[in-house]
Amino acid sequence: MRDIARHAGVSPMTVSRALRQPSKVSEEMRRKVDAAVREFGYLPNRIAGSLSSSRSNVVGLVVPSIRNSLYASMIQAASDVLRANGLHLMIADSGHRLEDEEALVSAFLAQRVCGLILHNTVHSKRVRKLVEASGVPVIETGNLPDDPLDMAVSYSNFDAARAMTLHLARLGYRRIGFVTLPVRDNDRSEERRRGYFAALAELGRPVDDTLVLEAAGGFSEGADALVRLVNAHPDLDAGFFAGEVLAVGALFECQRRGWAVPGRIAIASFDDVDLLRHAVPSVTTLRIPRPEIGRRSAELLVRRLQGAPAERLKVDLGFEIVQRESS
Amino acid sequence: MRDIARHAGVSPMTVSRALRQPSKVSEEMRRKVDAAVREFGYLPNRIAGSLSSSRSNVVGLVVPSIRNSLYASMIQAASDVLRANGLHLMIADSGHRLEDEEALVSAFLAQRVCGLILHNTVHSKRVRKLVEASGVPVIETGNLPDDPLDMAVSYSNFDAARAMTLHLARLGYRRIGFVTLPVRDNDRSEERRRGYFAALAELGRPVDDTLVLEAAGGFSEGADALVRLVNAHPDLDAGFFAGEVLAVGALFECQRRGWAVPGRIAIASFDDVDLLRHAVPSVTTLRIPRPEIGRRSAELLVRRLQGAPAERLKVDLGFEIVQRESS
DNA sequence: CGTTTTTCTGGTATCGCTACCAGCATATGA
DNA sequence: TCATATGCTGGTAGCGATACCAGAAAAACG
Repeated sequence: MRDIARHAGVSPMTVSRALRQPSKVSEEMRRKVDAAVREFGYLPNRIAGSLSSSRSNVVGLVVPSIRNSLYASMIQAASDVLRANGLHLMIADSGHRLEDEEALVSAFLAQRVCGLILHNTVHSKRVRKLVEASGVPVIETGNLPDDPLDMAVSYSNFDAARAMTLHLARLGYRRIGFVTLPVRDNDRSEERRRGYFAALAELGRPVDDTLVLEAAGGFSEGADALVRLVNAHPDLDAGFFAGEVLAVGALFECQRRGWAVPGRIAIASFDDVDLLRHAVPSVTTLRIPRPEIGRRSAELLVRRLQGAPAERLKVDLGFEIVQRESS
Repeated sequence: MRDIARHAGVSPMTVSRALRQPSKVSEEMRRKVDAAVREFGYLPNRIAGSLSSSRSNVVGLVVPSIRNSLYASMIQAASDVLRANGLHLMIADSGHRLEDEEALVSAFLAQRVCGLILHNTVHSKRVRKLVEASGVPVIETGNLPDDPLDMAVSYSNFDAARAMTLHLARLGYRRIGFVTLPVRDNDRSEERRRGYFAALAELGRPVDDTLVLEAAGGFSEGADALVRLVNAHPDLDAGFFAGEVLAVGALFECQRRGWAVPGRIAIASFDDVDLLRHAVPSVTTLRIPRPEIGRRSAELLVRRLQGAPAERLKVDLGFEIVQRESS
């Protein structure tokens, strides 16, 4: 920058201003600076800028798994909004492990991110302390926490699972099995299971633990779970899966076995991915507004960075039942 | 850090050393520093550290689309390796636009990343200049460029598409259609198409442009393309799709229309995602070593950052044909 | 035992930028 | 007309760490 200033015949301060707040600088200076910048291909050092102004333009994001396409659509939307506001995204995955989340949060804070998005609402004590001490705005997402760290943008896993179960009952299904994703350290899975049970209770149906199976997320796990459920309960007429991969795995298994869907058994899923819409038969599911969650999260962060007052808030973006051929 | 030093009764320098190279500091000092650090919950400011040492621990990654799960498995693998080496990942997507890539690369360089991974091998002139001027190690991936910027880790799209086409021919298919992804500004798609044509030429078959359709990546685009190909060529007995979503979309369309796969028409795809393995019928495809690409890219970067000499290199990680039920 | 080497610690000077204040010109008001 | 406001520009002093060098203390050596 020193060089640019010398070659433009102005002071370094003027260069800095010309680049960041062109309006504060006269037309002539701006021209001279721009010319010098172009001539030397100067790239301002944002590290120095951040240090000096103690303001960074990087947002940290922790998701349970980068591989999962559900997070991808949220990440994409958040990324777009942030980029439009001159911010960048640092992404890491916790592998669903609380201790990894802790390490990542502290690394991000050491990196002096200007905001955090955590796709998780259950945190270790140290995470809560670190975040609080840092004063950095934080978004939690993926579930609606009772006691948010700062801001939360999500939908209710409980409500969604409950609504789908009631929906299946309303369609006339009498024996509905539920396949959950692993619930350890995962309040989202736990809430979904609770929602399912709550619906059964409301319907006055017996709560039968053997109607629920836990499965890791994978096509064969879904297939396997369905088969086990049907074997245990020959009268099972609907399967509700907590993840779209499980559901499609089950659907494929039905095709292999020649079980009519929904004639022999109905299938319902969580999350509205393209695959479910195009599968044969198309699959009934819950539309979770992933992109909106990403967008809204980013917007709230941006607003806060622009000086909006810090206030704890929970934004519930809801969900929608998408009734399709499979039920 | 000043505070920590005061409270530990040592100089700031000693604190810095105790944290970064504990071996260079006496047992006693280390204990005092650690105690103070824990007491105050001190997090070193990496921004300041980076500025001072002109060394950062952030790697920039540009993919065409964050949403695409293919990139996700590569990102995950890269992220794991980098994290194990104390590096972080800053991710952005170019939306397949060269001008966006340019903006991102310059933003990353301004951020003083210590390395770059670009999932793309066609760059604007300014990108080449910026990267060269910065001296930052770069990995290009997604294709094997003729003239790599620095290091390239990939497979050959040309070879892969050619091999699959030959494979289908060897299985006895006489009229093989090809559905390509958009080729504009995308050398990967272009290479795949070239590979398909090269195979046909080798087989002594007429090169018929009407056997090739371009489709945006989506289930319905795949379905639509297949139908159009079959309508134009009633004798079409195999469809080779440049993307797994296209292939599955086509497969679903066959199910809807009652076309036996592979009896009426065979289907082959690019990339070995779980979906293709579990679909009914399972889909013949090309296994591209995405995780290996991510891992290897990260390893090369790390090695370079540890002082390995800069040398241009191209690593071809190959591919594999996975023959399944659909062909 | 003196001297050289090794190990450890602390001071000082940046790293490249921005905040903040001071100064000068020009515009605005009475 | 002078006084006050306004707009631009430049100087100085950090931001919070590390690099580098210089001592002091301890260890190793002949």
